[in-house]
Amino acid sequence: MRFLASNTCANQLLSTLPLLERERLLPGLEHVEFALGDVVYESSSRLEYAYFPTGAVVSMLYTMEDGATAEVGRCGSDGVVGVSLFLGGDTTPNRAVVQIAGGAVRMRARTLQAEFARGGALQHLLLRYTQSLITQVAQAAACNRLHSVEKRLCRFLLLSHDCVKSDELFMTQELIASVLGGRRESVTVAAAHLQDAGLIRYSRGRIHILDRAGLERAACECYRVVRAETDRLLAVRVPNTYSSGGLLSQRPLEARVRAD
Amino acid sequence: MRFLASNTCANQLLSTLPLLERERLLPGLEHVEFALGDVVYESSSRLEYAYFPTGAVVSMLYTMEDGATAEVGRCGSDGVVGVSLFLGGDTTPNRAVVQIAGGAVRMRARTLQAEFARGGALQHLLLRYTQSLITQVAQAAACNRLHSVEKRLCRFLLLSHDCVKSDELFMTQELIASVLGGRRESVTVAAAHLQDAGLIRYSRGRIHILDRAGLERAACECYRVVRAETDRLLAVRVPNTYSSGGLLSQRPLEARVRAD
DNA sequence: TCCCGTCTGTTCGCTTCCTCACATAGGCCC
DNA sequence: GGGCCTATGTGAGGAAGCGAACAGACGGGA
Repeated sequence: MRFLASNTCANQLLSTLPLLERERLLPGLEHVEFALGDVVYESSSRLEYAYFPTGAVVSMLYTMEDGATAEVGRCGSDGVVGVSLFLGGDTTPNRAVVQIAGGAVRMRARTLQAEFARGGALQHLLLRYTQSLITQVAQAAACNRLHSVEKRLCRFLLLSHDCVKSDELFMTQELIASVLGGRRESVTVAAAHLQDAGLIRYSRGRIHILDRAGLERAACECYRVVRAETDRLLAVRVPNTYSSGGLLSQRPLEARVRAD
Repeated sequence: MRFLASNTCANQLLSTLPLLERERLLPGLEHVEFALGDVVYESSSRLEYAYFPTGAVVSMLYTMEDGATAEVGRCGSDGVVGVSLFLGGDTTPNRAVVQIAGGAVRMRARTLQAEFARGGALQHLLLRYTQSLITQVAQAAACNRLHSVEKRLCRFLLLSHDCVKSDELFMTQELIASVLGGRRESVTVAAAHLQDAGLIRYSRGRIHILDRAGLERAACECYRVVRAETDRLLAVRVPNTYSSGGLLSQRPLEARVRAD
C-alpha cells in the first residue's frame, strides 16, 4: 500500500487530489507496467479500467481504412487514459498505444464513474484535464494541416521529452512517422536536418536531445500553445495539501469537512 | 415565454432534457440572432454566456501567428458553444465564428455552471456532447493530415448540409478555404470538380447540394465516422418525456422529485 | 565471427498544394 | 445602363511530401 501511495504521487492528477480523497481511492488502485507497443484500448472497445500513467506515455492513434495513421492526442503522467468513461460514451473510435514504456495506476471503470458522480475534487480535475485534451487535439488538427514535417517533429520530440526524466528517447523513425501521419523517409530527412543543426543525435531507435532551447526555436508555435494551456489548466497550485481549495471550487468543502 | 419554449426545442441538447428540468432553466434563457461572421468568442476571452444554437452554426477556428486559419470544430443545433465553462478552464485558445446565420439560445455562465454542478440530466448531456466534440476534433486532426482538399470539401459540405433544412448553403469559397485551412484557389478547383461531376452547383456564395449520396461517396470516411459517433453519443432516446431516465443515470431522480 | 534482421540514408518521378499574377463575370448601386 | 466591388477561373513555377526501390550500417544471436 505504501508502494501504491508513492506511485499515485507520480501521476499529477492523483497527486493533486486532497489527501483524504486520495486515501479513499487507494484501495481501488492497481499498479501496472506497460511495454512499448502495448495496446491500452482498441477502437470502439469497452474500457474496463481508466489508466493514470506514472511513467508511461500513451498515444491516441486514429487509423484510416487504408491503414494510414495519425496521432490525435497523447497522455503522460499529467493525465488519464479513458476520458470516455466519465464523459459517458464508454468507447472512442481510436486506439491507444504505449509510446514510452513505463508504469501506470489503474482504476475500475465503475469506481471512476462513481467517484466522478460525487462531484468532488476528482471530478473537477478530470474535467480540467478533458479541456486540456481538447486543446491538445485541436492544436494537432490545425498543426497537421498547416505545418511541415520538420516543425511537427520538433513539437513531437519536445512533448515526448516533457514526459520523461532523461534526455534520451527510445523511438524509431518508423514509429514517429506513424504518429506524425507521414512516411518514414520524410522523418529521416527531417531528423537528419535536426542532427546536422546539432539539436539532436540519434541512432537506431535512440534519440538524444542535445539542445532543447534550439528545438523549441525550431518547433512551430503549437508546442508553446499546448504547453502553456496545459500548464494553465492543470496547474498544481499547492499540491498534496488541503489548501488546494482555490483550484477546486466544486463541493470541495463538504468533502474535506466530511473527511476530517 | 412560449416563444422561448418553442425555441429551446430547436436545440437538441435542450429538447432532450426532461420537461421539468427544461422548465426550471427557461427563465434563465435568452434568444439571440446571429449574422454570418459574428464572433461568438475570441481566443482566450472570458465567456459570459453559453450558446445553444437553434438555427445558427458556429465554427471554432484556430488562427496561427502568421494568420493562417483552420477549423478545429463546429457546433450546430445539436450542441453548445462554450464547453470550457463547465470543464472549468473558462477560456480556450481559439475563436468561434458564425458560419451559418441563425438563432441561438443563451444561458449565463453562472447558471450553466450551477446547473452542471447539480449533476442532473443537463450535466449528463453536456458531457456526452463533450465527447462527441472530442471525436469530431480528433477526426479533423487525422483528416487534415491525410486527406485531399476535395475530400475534405465534401466532408465540410455534408456536415454543413446536416445543419440546415434546405439544400442551399451560403458561403464563399474564400470562407471555405479558411475553414479547410487551404487557399481559395484550391477550393475553386475542387468545387469546380464537384460541379462538373454534378454533385453541386454554385455561384457567388450560394451552393446547391444536388446529389447528396454522390457527395457522401466522394467524401472521405471521416464524415461517416463523425456522423455515426455523434448520433450514437447524442441519441435522443425518448425525448421530451420523463422516461428518459435510462439515458440519465446521474442524480436525475432527486432533481425531478425536488422539481415536483 | 559471421549472418541476418532492423533501422537509417538516398534517389527519382510524380502528385498535391502553395505563391503570385491576372482574367472574367455576376450583381448591387447610382 | 454603366461603374465597381466581390466572387470565381486560370495558369506558370516551385516547394513539400508521397511511392517505390534500393543501398548501407548497426547490433544481437548463432
